[in-house]
Amino acid sequence: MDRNRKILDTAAELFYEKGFHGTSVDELGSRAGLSGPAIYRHFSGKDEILATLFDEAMDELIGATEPVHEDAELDLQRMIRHHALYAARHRHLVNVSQREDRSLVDPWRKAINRRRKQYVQGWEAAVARSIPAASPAEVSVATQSCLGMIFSIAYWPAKVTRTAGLADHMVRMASEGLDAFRQ
Amino acid sequence: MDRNRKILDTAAELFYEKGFHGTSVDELGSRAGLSGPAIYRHFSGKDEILATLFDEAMDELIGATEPVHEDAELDLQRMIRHHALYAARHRHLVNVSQREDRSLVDPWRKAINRRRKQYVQGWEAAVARSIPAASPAEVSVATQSCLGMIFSIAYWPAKVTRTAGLADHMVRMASEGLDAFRQ
DNA sequence: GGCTCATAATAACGATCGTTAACAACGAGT
DNA sequence: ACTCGTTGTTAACGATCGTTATTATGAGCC
Repeated sequence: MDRNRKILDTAAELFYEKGFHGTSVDELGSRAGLSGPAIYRHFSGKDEILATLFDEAMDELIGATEPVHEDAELDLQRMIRHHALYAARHRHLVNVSQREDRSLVDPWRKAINRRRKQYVQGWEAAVARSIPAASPAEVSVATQSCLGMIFSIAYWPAKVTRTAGLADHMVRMASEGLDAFRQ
Repeated sequence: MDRNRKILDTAAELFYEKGFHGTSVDELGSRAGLSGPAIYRHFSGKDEILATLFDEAMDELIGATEPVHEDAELDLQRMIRHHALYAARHRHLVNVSQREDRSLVDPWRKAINRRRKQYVQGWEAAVARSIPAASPAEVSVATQSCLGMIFSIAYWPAKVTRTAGLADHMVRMASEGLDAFRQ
Protein backbone atom coordinates (compact mmCIF):
# COMPACT_ATOMS: atom_id res chain seq x y z
CA MET A 1 0.00 0.00 0.00
CA ASP A 2 1.01 3.60 -0.46
CA ARG A 3 3.07 4.78 2.47
CA ASN A 4 1.31 8.12 2.84
CA ARG A 5 -2.04 6.41 2.93
CA LYS A 6 -0.84 3.93 5.55
CA ILE A 7 0.51 6.73 7.74
CA LEU A 8 -2.70 8.73 7.47
CA ASP A 9 -4.93 5.78 8.27
CA THR A 10 -2.79 4.78 11.21
CA ALA A 11 -2.79 8.37 12.43
CA ALA A 12 -6.58 8.50 12.31
CA GLU A 13 -6.74 5.34 14.42
CA LEU A 14 -4.13 6.46 16.91
CA PHE A 15 -5.41 10.00 17.29
CA TYR A 16 -8.82 8.49 17.88
CA GLU A 17 -7.54 6.14 20.56
CA LYS A 18 -5.12 8.40 22.42
CA GLY A 19 -5.63 11.90 21.09
CA PHE A 20 -3.30 13.96 18.96
CA HIS A 21 -1.02 15.12 21.77
CA GLY A 22 -1.16 11.71 23.37
CA THR A 23 0.31 10.06 20.29
CA SER A 24 4.05 10.30 19.69
CA VAL A 25 5.54 10.16 16.23
CA ASP A 26 7.59 7.17 17.30
CA GLU A 27 4.47 5.24 18.16
CA LEU A 28 2.74 6.38 15.01
CA GLY A 29 5.68 5.32 12.91
CA SER A 30 6.11 1.96 14.53
CA ARG A 31 2.41 1.15 14.15
CA ALA A 32 2.56 2.19 10.49
CA GLY A 33 5.48 -0.10 9.80
CA LEU A 34 8.39 2.32 9.84
CA SER A 35 10.31 4.05 12.51
CA GLY A 36 9.67 7.47 14.00
CA PRO A 37 11.63 10.03 12.04
CA ALA A 38 11.07 8.26 8.72
CA ILE A 39 7.68 9.93 8.74
CA TYR A 40 9.39 13.18 7.93
CA ARG A 41 10.18 11.80 4.46
CA HIS A 42 6.42 11.89 3.81
CA PHE A 43 5.09 14.80 5.85
CA SER A 44 6.63 18.01 7.07
CA GLY A 45 5.58 17.17 10.62
CA LYS A 46 2.90 15.86 12.92
CA ASP A 47 0.84 18.98 12.31
CA GLU A 48 0.68 18.38 8.59
CA ILE A 49 -0.61 14.88 9.16
CA LEU A 50 -3.46 16.18 11.26
CA ALA A 51 -4.19 18.92 8.75
CA THR A 52 -4.27 16.41 5.91
CA LEU A 53 -6.77 14.29 7.82
CA PHE A 54 -8.95 17.34 8.36
CA ASP A 55 -8.76 18.21 4.71
CA GLU A 56 -9.68 14.75 3.52
CA ALA A 57 -12.72 14.69 5.79
CA MET A 58 -13.73 18.11 4.53
CA ASP A 59 -13.35 17.11 0.89
CA GLU A 60 -15.78 14.30 1.40
CA LEU A 61 -18.33 16.30 3.37
CA ILE A 62 -18.34 19.50 1.35
CA GLY A 63 -18.84 17.45 -1.80
CA ALA A 64 -22.16 16.26 -0.46
CA THR A 65 -23.62 19.69 0.27
CA GLU A 66 -24.25 20.67 -3.32
CA PRO A 67 -27.90 20.34 -4.30
CA VAL A 68 -28.70 17.59 -6.80
CA HIS A 69 -32.49 17.25 -6.53
CA GLU A 70 -35.18 19.73 -7.35
CA ASP A 71 -37.15 18.74 -4.27
CA ALA A 72 -35.71 20.33 -1.11
CA GLU A 73 -36.92 17.52 1.10
CA LEU A 74 -35.37 14.80 -1.00
CA ASP A 75 -32.13 16.69 -1.18
CA LEU A 76 -31.89 17.07 2.55
CA GLN A 77 -32.64 13.40 3.05
CA ARG A 78 -29.87 12.49 0.66
CA MET A 79 -27.46 14.69 2.60
CA ILE A 80 -28.45 13.21 5.93
CA ARG A 81 -28.07 9.68 4.63
CA HIS A 82 -24.72 10.40 3.06
CA HIS A 83 -23.35 12.02 6.18
CA ALA A 84 -24.64 9.32 8.49
CA LEU A 85 -23.08 6.59 6.38
CA TYR A 86 -19.84 8.47 6.14
CA ALA A 87 -19.69 9.10 9.90
CA ALA A 88 -20.40 5.43 10.60
CA ARG A 89 -17.85 4.18 8.11
CA HIS A 90 -15.13 6.63 9.12
CA ARG A 91 -15.76 6.90 12.86
CA HIS A 92 -12.13 7.50 13.67
CA LEU A 93 -11.54 10.21 11.12
CA VAL A 94 -14.77 12.05 11.88
CA ASN A 95 -14.26 11.77 15.61
CA VAL A 96 -10.73 13.13 15.39
CA SER A 97 -11.69 16.01 13.16
CA GLN A 98 -14.40 17.05 15.61
CA ARG A 99 -12.41 16.57 18.76
CA GLU A 100 -8.95 17.76 17.81
CA ASP A 101 -9.65 21.07 16.16
CA ARG A 102 -7.91 22.78 19.08
CA SER A 103 -4.75 20.94 18.10
CA LEU A 104 -4.63 22.36 14.61
CA VAL A 105 -2.04 25.09 14.42
CA ASP A 106 -2.19 28.32 12.59
CA PRO A 107 -1.21 27.94 8.96
CA TRP A 108 -3.80 25.17 8.67
CA ARG A 109 -6.32 26.34 11.22
CA LYS A 110 -7.46 29.31 9.20
CA ALA A 111 -7.83 27.29 6.02
CA ILE A 112 -9.93 24.65 7.74
CA ASN A 113 -12.08 27.23 9.47
CA ARG A 114 -12.84 28.84 6.14
CA ARG A 115 -13.90 25.54 4.65
CA ARG A 116 -15.96 24.72 7.71
CA LYS A 117 -17.86 27.94 7.49
CA GLN A 118 -18.59 27.32 3.82
CA TYR A 119 -19.74 23.82 4.70
CA VAL A 120 -22.16 24.93 7.39
CA GLN A 121 -23.57 27.54 5.02
CA GLY A 122 -24.26 24.80 2.50
CA TRP A 123 -26.16 22.90 5.14
CA GLU A 124 -28.08 25.93 6.31
CA ALA A 125 -29.16 26.61 2.75
CA ALA A 126 -30.48 23.08 2.38
CA VAL A 127 -32.24 23.18 5.74
CA ALA A 128 -33.74 26.58 4.99
CA ARG A 129 -35.25 25.26 1.76
CA SER A 130 -36.75 22.40 3.71
CA ILE A 131 -38.34 24.52 6.48
CA PRO A 132 -39.23 27.74 4.67
CA ALA A 133 -41.39 29.02 7.53
CA ALA A 134 -38.47 29.19 9.96
CA SER A 135 -36.60 32.34 10.89
CA PRO A 136 -32.85 32.55 10.24
CA ALA A 137 -32.11 31.90 13.91
CA GLU A 138 -34.35 28.84 13.82
CA VAL A 139 -32.60 27.63 10.70
CA SER A 140 -29.30 27.86 12.53
CA VAL A 141 -30.63 25.90 15.49
CA ALA A 142 -32.16 23.27 13.23
CA THR A 143 -28.98 22.91 11.21
CA GLN A 144 -26.69 22.63 14.19
CA SER A 145 -29.01 20.12 15.78
CA CYS A 146 -29.06 17.95 12.67
CA LEU A 147 -25.31 18.08 12.29
CA GLY A 148 -24.80 17.39 15.96
CA MET A 149 -27.07 14.39 15.82
CA ILE A 150 -25.49 12.97 12.70
CA PHE A 151 -21.88 13.46 13.70
CA SER A 152 -22.50 12.16 17.18
CA ILE A 153 -22.37 8.76 15.47
CA ALA A 154 -18.62 9.09 15.65
CA TYR A 155 -18.85 9.08 19.45
CA TRP A 156 -21.30 6.21 19.83
CA PRO A 157 -20.29 2.81 21.09
CA ALA A 158 -19.06 0.93 18.04
CA LYS A 159 -21.69 -1.74 18.44
CA VAL A 160 -24.55 0.73 18.13
CA THR A 161 -23.12 2.24 14.96
CA ARG A 162 -23.50 -1.14 13.27
CA THR A 163 -27.26 -1.25 13.89
CA ALA A 164 -29.09 -2.41 10.78
CA GLY A 165 -30.77 0.45 8.98
CA LEU A 166 -28.86 3.09 10.87
CA ALA A 167 -28.95 5.58 8.02
CA ASP A 168 -32.69 5.11 7.59
CA HIS A 169 -33.25 5.78 11.27
CA MET A 170 -31.19 8.93 11.10
CA VAL A 171 -33.04 10.21 8.05
CA ARG A 172 -36.38 9.63 9.69
CA MET A 173 -35.40 11.08 13.05
CA ALA A 174 -33.94 14.19 11.48
CA SER A 175 -36.84 14.67 9.09
CA GLU A 176 -39.42 14.29 11.82
CA GLY A 177 -37.35 16.49 14.12
CA LEU A 178 -37.48 19.23 11.52
CA ASP A 179 -41.26 19.02 11.58
CA ALA A 180 -40.97 21.07 14.76
CA PHE A 181 -40.27 24.02 12.43
CA ARG A 182 -42.93 23.23 9.84
CA GLN A 183 -46.11 23.95 11.74
CA MET B 1 -13.74 33.52 45.87
CA ASP B 2 -12.67 30.08 46.86
CA ARG B 3 -9.33 29.23 45.32
CA ASN B 4 -10.30 25.71 44.25
CA ARG B 5 -13.40 27.02 42.53
CA LYS B 6 -11.44 29.70 40.72
CA ILE B 7 -8.87 27.15 39.52
CA LEU B 8 -11.57 24.77 38.30
CA ASP B 9 -13.49 27.45 36.44
CA THR B 10 -10.35 28.79 34.84
CA ALA B 11 -9.34 25.28 33.87
CA ALA B 12 -12.68 24.67 32.16
CA GLU B 13 -12.22 27.85 30.15
CA LEU B 14 -8.62 27.15 29.23
CA PHE B 15 -9.12 23.49 28.40
CA TYR B 16 -12.00 24.58 26.20
CA GLU B 17 -9.90 27.15 24.38
CA LYS B 18 -6.64 25.27 23.98
CA GLY B 19 -7.27 21.69 25.01
CA PHE B 20 -5.99 19.86 28.05
CA HIS B 21 -2.54 19.09 26.71
CA GLY B 22 -2.32 22.51 25.12
CA THR B 23 -2.70 24.23 28.48
CA SER B 24 0.30 24.43 30.79
CA VAL B 25 -0.05 24.65 34.55
CA ASP B 26 1.88 27.89 34.47
CA GLU B 27 -0.68 29.45 32.16
CA LEU B 28 -3.54 28.01 34.16
CA GLY B 29 -2.09 29.35 37.37
CA SER B 30 -1.36 32.78 36.03
CA ARG B 31 -4.87 33.13 34.61
CA ALA B 32 -6.33 32.00 37.92
CA GLY B 33 -4.39 34.62 39.83
CA LEU B 34 -1.54 32.59 41.25
CA SER B 35 1.61 31.16 39.84
CA GLY B 36 2.17 27.73 38.35
CA PRO B 37 3.26 25.38 41.11
CA ALA B 38 1.00 26.98 43.71
CA ILE B 39 -1.76 24.91 42.15
CA TYR B 40 -0.24 21.88 43.81
CA ARG B 41 -1.37 23.25 47.16
CA HIS B 42 -4.93 22.66 45.96
CA PHE B 43 -4.77 19.67 43.62
CA SER B 44 -2.47 16.72 43.36
CA GLY B 45 -1.80 17.53 39.71
CA LYS B 46 -3.22 18.56 36.38
CA ASP B 47 -4.91 15.20 36.04
CA GLU B 48 -6.88 15.66 39.21
CA ILE B 49 -8.17 18.99 37.99
CA LEU B 50 -9.50 17.42 34.82
CA ALA B 51 -10.99 14.52 36.76
CA THR B 52 -12.72 16.91 39.14
CA LEU B 53 -14.25 18.76 36.21
CA PHE B 54 -15.52 15.49 34.77
CA ASP B 55 -16.98 14.52 38.11
CA GLU B 56 -18.78 17.81 38.60
CA ALA B 57 -20.36 17.56 35.17
CA MET B 58 -21.41 14.00 35.88
CA ASP B 59 -22.94 14.91 39.23
CA GLU B 60 -25.18 17.42 37.54
CA LEU B 61 -26.19 15.17 34.66
CA ILE B 62 -26.76 11.93 36.52
CA GLY B 63 -28.94 13.78 38.98
CA ALA B 64 -31.35 14.60 36.18
CA THR B 65 -31.83 11.03 34.96
CA GLU B 66 -33.95 9.86 37.86
CA PRO B 67 -37.64 9.69 36.94
CA VAL B 68 -39.87 12.22 38.68
CA HIS B 69 -43.07 12.10 36.62
CA GLU B 70 -45.48 9.27 36.14
CA ASP B 71 -45.87 10.10 32.47
CA ALA B 72 -42.92 8.81 30.42
CA GLU B 73 -43.27 11.52 27.80
CA LEU B 74 -43.27 14.34 30.32
CA ASP B 75 -40.30 12.88 32.08
CA LEU B 76 -38.27 12.65 28.92
CA GLN B 77 -39.16 16.21 28.00
CA ARG B 78 -38.01 17.38 31.40
CA MET B 79 -34.70 15.57 30.91
CA ILE B 80 -34.16 17.04 27.47
CA ARG B 81 -34.90 20.54 28.69
CA HIS B 82 -32.64 20.21 31.69
CA HIS B 83 -29.76 18.86 29.64
CA ALA B 84 -30.13 21.45 26.90
CA LEU B 85 -30.12 24.29 29.42
CA TYR B 86 -27.16 22.84 31.24
CA ALA B 87 -25.17 22.36 28.02
CA ALA B 88 -25.93 25.92 26.95
CA ARG B 89 -25.06 27.40 30.32
CA HIS B 90 -21.89 25.36 30.81
CA ARG B 91 -20.63 25.15 27.23
CA HIS B 92 -17.01 25.01 28.29
CA LEU B 93 -17.36 22.32 30.87
CA VAL B 94 -19.58 20.12 28.74
CA ASN B 95 -17.40 20.57 25.70
CA VAL B 96 -14.27 19.65 27.61
CA SER B 97 -15.80 16.62 29.21
CA GLN B 98 -16.86 15.33 25.80
CA ARG B 99 -13.69 16.15 23.97
CA GLU B 100 -10.98 15.37 26.49
CA ASP B 101 -11.97 11.94 27.69
CA ARG B 102 -8.84 10.57 26.02
CA SER B 103 -6.79 12.74 28.32
CA LEU B 104 -8.17 11.23 31.49
CA VAL B 105 -5.66 8.83 32.98
CA ASP B 106 -6.26 5.56 34.61
CA PRO B 107 -7.15 5.94 38.24
CA TRP B 108 -9.90 8.35 37.20
CA ARG B 109 -10.73 6.97 33.78
CA LYS B 110 -12.31 3.83 35.10
CA ALA B 111 -14.40 5.66 37.66
CA ILE B 112 -15.75 8.08 35.08
CA ASN B 113 -16.48 5.31 32.61
CA ARG B 114 -18.51 3.52 35.22
CA ARG B 115 -20.55 6.60 35.92
CA ARG B 116 -21.00 7.26 32.22
CA LYS B 117 -22.36 3.81 31.61
CA GLN B 118 -24.80 4.22 34.47
CA TYR B 119 -25.82 7.57 33.04
CA VAL B 120 -26.52 6.25 29.55
CA GLN B 121 -28.54 3.42 31.04
CA GLY B 122 -30.68 5.94 32.84
CA TRP B 123 -31.34 7.69 29.56
CA GLU B 124 -32.05 4.47 27.72
CA ALA B 125 -34.60 3.55 30.36
CA ALA B 126 -36.37 6.86 29.93
CA VAL B 127 -36.29 6.66 26.14
CA ALA B 128 -37.52 3.08 26.19
CA ARG B 129 -40.54 4.09 28.28
CA SER B 130 -41.28 6.78 25.75
CA ILE B 131 -41.10 4.59 22.63
CA PRO B 132 -42.31 1.22 23.90
CA ALA B 133 -42.67 -0.22 20.40
CA ALA B 134 -38.96 0.05 19.65
CA SER B 135 -36.48 -2.81 19.84
CA PRO B 136 -33.49 -2.56 22.20
CA ALA B 137 -31.20 -1.71 19.30
CA GLU B 138 -33.57 1.04 18.22
CA VAL B 139 -33.69 2.36 21.76
CA SER B 140 -29.90 2.62 21.72
CA VAL B 141 -29.92 4.48 18.43
CA ALA B 142 -32.65 6.82 19.61
CA THR B 143 -30.90 7.51 22.89
CA GLN B 144 -27.52 8.18 21.35
CA SER B 145 -29.11 10.43 18.76
CA CYS B 146 -30.90 12.48 21.40
CA LEU B 147 -27.80 12.81 23.54
CA GLY B 148 -25.70 13.68 20.53
CA MET B 149 -28.12 16.36 19.47
CA ILE B 150 -28.41 17.87 22.93
CA PHE B 151 -24.74 17.86 23.78
CA SER B 152 -23.78 19.19 20.39
CA ILE B 153 -24.91 22.51 21.83
CA ALA B 154 -21.51 22.67 23.49
CA TYR B 155 -19.92 22.78 20.03
CA TRP B 156 -22.24 25.31 18.43
CA PRO B 157 -21.19 28.86 17.68
CA ALA B 158 -21.81 30.78 20.89
CA LYS B 159 -24.25 33.11 19.19
CA VAL B 160 -26.56 30.28 18.18
CA THR B 161 -26.63 28.87 21.72
CA ARG B 162 -28.20 32.13 22.87
CA THR B 163 -31.19 31.78 20.55
CA ALA B 164 -34.40 32.59 22.38
CA GLY B 165 -36.35 29.48 23.27
CA LEU B 166 -33.44 27.18 22.60
CA ALA B 167 -34.56 24.59 25.15
CA ASP B 168 -38.09 24.58 23.73
CA HIS B 169 -36.75 23.97 20.25
CA MET B 170 -34.64 21.08 21.48
CA VAL B 171 -37.53 19.50 23.33
CA ARG B 172 -39.73 19.70 20.29
CA MET B 173 -37.12 18.49 17.83
CA ALA B 174 -36.19 15.54 20.01
CA SER B 175 -39.79 14.63 20.75
CA GLU B 176 -40.78 14.77 17.11
CA GLY B 177 -37.64 12.92 16.15
CA LEU B 178 -38.61 10.09 18.45
CA ASP B 179 -41.92 9.83 16.59
CA ALA B 180 -39.88 7.93 14.01
CA PHE B 181 -40.02 5.02 16.47
CA ARG B 182 -43.64 5.39 17.46
CA GLN B 183 -45.45 4.36 14.30
C1' DG C 1 8.57 39.99 69.75
C1' DG C 2 9.05 34.94 68.56
C1' DC C 3 6.72 30.46 66.89
C1' DT C 4 4.03 28.01 63.71
C1' DC C 5 1.39 26.70 60.06
C1' DA C 6 -0.71 27.43 55.66
C1' DT C 7 0.20 29.13 51.33
C1' DA C 8 2.71 31.42 48.10
C1' DA C 9 6.91 32.27 44.75
C1' DT C 10 11.16 30.95 42.32
C1' DA C 11 14.44 27.72 40.79
C1' DA C 12 15.65 23.45 39.36
C1' DC C 13 14.92 18.51 37.90
C1' DG C 14 13.60 14.83 34.91
C1' DA C 15 11.08 13.00 31.39
C1' DT C 16 8.90 13.25 27.05
C1' DC C 17 8.69 14.49 22.51
C1' DG C 18 8.99 16.81 17.93
C1' DT C 19 12.49 17.49 14.96
C1' DT C 20 17.09 17.39 12.72
C1' DA C 21 21.78 15.36 11.75
C1' DA C 22 24.50 11.88 10.10
C1' DC C 23 24.81 7.97 7.83
C1' DA C 24 23.26 3.31 5.42
C1' DA C 25 20.77 0.51 1.93
C1' DC C 26 19.18 0.19 -2.46
C1' DG C 27 17.10 0.54 -7.10
C1' DA C 28 17.28 3.08 -11.62
C1' DG C 29 19.66 5.22 -15.26
C1' DT C 30 23.94 5.85 -17.67
C1' DA D 1 30.49 -0.23 -12.12
C1' DC D 2 29.38 4.30 -10.76
C1' DT D 3 26.26 7.89 -9.46
C1' DC D 4 22.43 9.77 -7.53
C1' DG D 5 18.09 10.38 -5.60
C1' DT D 6 14.91 8.16 -2.54
C1' DT D 7 13.80 6.30 1.75
C1' DG D 8 15.05 4.27 5.71
C1' DT D 9 17.75 3.86 10.39
C1' DT D 10 19.83 5.42 14.83
C1' DA D 11 21.64 9.05 17.68
C1' DA D 12 21.38 13.42 19.37
C1' DC D 13 19.44 18.18 20.19
C1' DG D 14 16.43 21.56 22.10
C1' DA D 15 12.34 22.96 23.93
C1' DT D 16 8.39 22.31 26.73
C1' DC D 17 6.20 20.93 30.67
C1' DG D 18 4.58 18.51 34.93
C1' DT D 19 6.30 18.17 39.23
C1' DT D 20 9.27 18.76 43.40
C1' DA D 21 12.66 21.30 46.42
C1' DT D 22 13.71 25.23 48.56
C1' DT D 23 12.75 29.42 50.34
C1' DA D 24 9.80 33.52 51.55
C1' DT D 25 5.60 35.87 53.35
C1' DG D 26 2.23 36.73 56.53
C1' DA D 27 -1.71 35.80 59.72
C1' DG D 28 -2.97 33.80 64.26
C1' DC D 29 -1.45 32.96 68.79
C1' DC D 30 1.59 32.59 73.15
